Amino acid sequence: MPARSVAKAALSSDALCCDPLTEAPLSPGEADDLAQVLAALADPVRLRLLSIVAAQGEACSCNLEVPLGKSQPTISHHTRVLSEAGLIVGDRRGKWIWWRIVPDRLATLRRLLGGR
Amino acid sequence: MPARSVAKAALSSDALCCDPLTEAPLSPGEADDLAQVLAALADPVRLRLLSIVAAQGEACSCNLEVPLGKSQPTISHHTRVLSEAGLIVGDRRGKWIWWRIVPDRLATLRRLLGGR
DNA sequence: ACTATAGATCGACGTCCATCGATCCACAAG
DNA sequence: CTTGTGGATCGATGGACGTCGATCTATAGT
Repeated sequence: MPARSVAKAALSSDALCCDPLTEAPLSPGEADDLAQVLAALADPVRLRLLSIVAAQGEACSCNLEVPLGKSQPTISHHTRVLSEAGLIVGDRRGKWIWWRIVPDRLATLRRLLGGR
Repeated sequence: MPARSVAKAALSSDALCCDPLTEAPLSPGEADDLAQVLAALADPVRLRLLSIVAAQGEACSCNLEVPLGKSQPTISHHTRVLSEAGLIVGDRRGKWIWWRIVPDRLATLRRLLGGR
């Protein structure tokens, strides 16, 4: 089985390339892009989802309902938001979709938050 | 003039002390605290406000209305959200309030976003 | 083909939030 | 004390979002 990816990219791939926000004023467009990714992170359920996936390296949607205490449509909604923000990617293997985090995305975020 | 601070702390001062979300699953409480700070950042106007303050080192509320294109009550609302999240602090000097960023807060945020 | 299960989509509901006009409070200069 | 200005608060409004039941699609096994 070829393990097809189900990742979706809603944000233009070349977004989030600007300087850290502590370096120079953000343009409205840059601020919109960054706010969209931060909004994907700014939810307790999605943060816990992300931390579970990261801690396990990989997690299946069906294994997230119980620890997060949310219904299946809600889990599907949150994985969708996170994947559209580029923070996680999913591989369908058989009936299951296995999610893992995108380290580069978090690194980009950390850079934009002003380090260095 | 003694330059009194107008900073407000809405989040308990010892919050955001947990491990990076890539290290271990977040507890619901930790996720709530982190989500609150991220929500403060997840707005285009507040991101631009923050970047302007950071770029200038210090900025007065009255100098933010024009570049941000928002009304005075809206600017006041956004500075309130950011200061309650601990991301900026304000000093009242005379009639004006001068805002500056809190580098430690951004550093904490970067740490929680998984980097080392 | 039939059945069972994982996940996505739809529709609705309730809540939260960004925004702004109007108003009130704080401070400083006459 | 009065006036003018910077900022905070209030109330209303419109839109965005989290949540879930119901339903639809996709895949696997029999």
